[in-house]
Amino acid sequence: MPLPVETYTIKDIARELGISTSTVSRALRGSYEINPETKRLVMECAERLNYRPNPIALSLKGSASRAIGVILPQIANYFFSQAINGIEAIAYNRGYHVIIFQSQESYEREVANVQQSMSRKVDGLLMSLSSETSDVAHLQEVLDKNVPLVLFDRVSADLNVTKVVADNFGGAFAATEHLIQSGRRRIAHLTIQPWLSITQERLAGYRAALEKHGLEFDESLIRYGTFGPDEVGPMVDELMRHSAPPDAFFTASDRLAVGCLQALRQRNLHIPEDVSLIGFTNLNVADFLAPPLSTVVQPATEIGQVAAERLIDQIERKHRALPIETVKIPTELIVRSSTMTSSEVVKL
Amino acid sequence: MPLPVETYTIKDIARELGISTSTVSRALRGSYEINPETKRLVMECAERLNYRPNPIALSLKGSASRAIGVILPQIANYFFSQAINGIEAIAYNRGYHVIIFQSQESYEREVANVQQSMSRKVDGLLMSLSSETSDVAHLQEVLDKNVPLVLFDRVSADLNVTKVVADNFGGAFAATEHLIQSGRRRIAHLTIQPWLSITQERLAGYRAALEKHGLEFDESLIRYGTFGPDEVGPMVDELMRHSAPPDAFFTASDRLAVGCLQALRQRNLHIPEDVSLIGFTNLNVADFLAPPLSTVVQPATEIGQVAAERLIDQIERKHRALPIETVKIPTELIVRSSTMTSSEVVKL
DNA sequence: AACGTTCCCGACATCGTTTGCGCAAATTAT
DNA sequence: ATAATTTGCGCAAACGATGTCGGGAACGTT
Repeated sequence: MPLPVETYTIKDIARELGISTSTVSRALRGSYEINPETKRLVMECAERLNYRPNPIALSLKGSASRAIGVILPQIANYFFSQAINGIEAIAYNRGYHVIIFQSQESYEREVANVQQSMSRKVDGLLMSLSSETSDVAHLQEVLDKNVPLVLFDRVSADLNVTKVVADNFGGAFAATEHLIQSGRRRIAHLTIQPWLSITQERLAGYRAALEKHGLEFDESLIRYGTFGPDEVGPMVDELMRHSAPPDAFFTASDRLAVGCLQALRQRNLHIPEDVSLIGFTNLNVADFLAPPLSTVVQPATEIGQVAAERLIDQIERKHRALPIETVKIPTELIVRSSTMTSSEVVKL
Repeated sequence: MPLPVETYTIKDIARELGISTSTVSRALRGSYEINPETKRLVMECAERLNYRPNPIALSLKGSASRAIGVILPQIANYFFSQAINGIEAIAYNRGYHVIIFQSQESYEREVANVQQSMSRKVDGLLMSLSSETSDVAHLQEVLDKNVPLVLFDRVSADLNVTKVVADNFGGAFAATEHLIQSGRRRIAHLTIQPWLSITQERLAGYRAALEKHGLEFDESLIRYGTFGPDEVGPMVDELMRHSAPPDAFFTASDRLAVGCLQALRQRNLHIPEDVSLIGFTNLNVADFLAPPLSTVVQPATEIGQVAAERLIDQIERKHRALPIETVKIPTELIVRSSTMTSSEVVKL
């Protein structure tokens, strides 16, 4: 069954049948004011010609494109690629196409992506902010155009929209408390840009756990940054030169967890004998690392699914405004060898 | 600097300046038949209104969209996400937007993605075939429409287009030879769908290495499939029950490598004492696994870059046909602990 | 003074589709 | 039988931009 090469338009059908394009258009969308017999003819002809409406023309007319745009920092990241899978699953089910853009953590490219998706007339936008983004005027613009917008993971407090996030506070609290309960007292926290909501929430969870257990919050154990491959090592050195060096590392991302693991090993710091290590990560190989890495798992797929559901709900019920809320998805603490106590290590 | 909410059109500029839309259009594209002074006025007004041409309207007119479509099996895969980064880097440099679609290894969805990108009027298409794809009529259609197409990684022999692939034969040959030279004799090969070009090339490389070293090719050591998380274990069991069980595993993908590692550990088979393990993978954490995993690294980023370059070359020199060729990018064998010889293990 | 050029610019059609309006024929109501 | 509806369909405008014409004004040429 060879696919036809030509692309037929509504005009071709009209010419073929000797009727007007308006009639064809209406017949195709099942308008009540078209003779059933005519409808049948049109349908049959469209089928025969393998007619497909031109979405570009539809978009020009301003109607729905049944496509949603997804803009996120980077795809080469387990959290985000799993989130995309969640998004696609829902979107596909509900008859939407997904168009993915990467901001590459650049504000400039994020703005360009927003413009691009607006002008390509997506029906709604799903976004996770780049780490450079602090001004959200480009998103306010989206809202002003009445295009539904849902933020996930990296969200902004300045925007009154539906947001879907992991329970960052709870996850950070659990991780920190676990480290404390396994005997650690000087817990370093390696995290990303301080202005991001997830950073603040995780820091708050970390701090709350310290306070609950009567430990001092020491700003000098916190490090912010966009850690490239070669930046983690120097930072670890710096921390270990501290007069009271850390006995545990709590990292805020996939990349940081692996970077930290690598840096610690290169420096001959044994995990967990010398220092504990726990990450906020979605690495599916965490269990196979040496040592197996304790993690706070974010339900990436679920976050994507929920975000997509909320967005499509908004798109389809555009008239009556849906309530705006922030959905918090629970995280899960998985304890592996990288945070064992010294006594547990000895037992092995 | 708040971004303007309104989207202005060429008409708005025309009205503002009291001239016709045609003049505005021509002024904007610098036509020689427009008074420099008028041009200046138009430019200034466009700047002031932050005018952006509507790509939808441009697409309807049939002009270039400066967007390229990328269709690949799945993003949650190191190889593909790195390839995308390579593609984006080049595309961005040369002024193109990238629109990503996932086929999720489904033929049906691949066809839908192709149609979607055609009707969204991308200037060219970059593809890696889904594992279900054997019929390529939908791509022939793309070619017939004169839309430039470049295939990468998962390519089809039935299509006369530019292809960019890793040196799969060479990589598989090197991996297999390395296993043989480290004393292995019964090398199992876990690979993906047999009809894919990459599968065949890797199998051929494997086979050639066996022959070179006078080892028998044993079909019963080969396993094909789309291995889900729970399928690798049973397959390993089956192989190990063999009258002459394998002493090494050579896997053809990221997922297989990790799945195999997991299965072997669960079965208490020590690597590399009991069996060697080497993967065809792009895992950036391969070095931190237990044991560190020997791999054949495919230059994913480079493959993406080269593919994007070829595609854009084709798009921009559409008139004179560019030569069609298959570009082969070298792979690299990285030897780590998972393929050490027994004597090497003892030394530690 | 009458003609041909050149320079700028506007009217209009076009891409594929939807939609408001109107009009004729067929049907129903009076 | 005539008037009032209903039915079925076509015309034309619109979406935003481009491109083909062609026309008016200001020149220069005989």
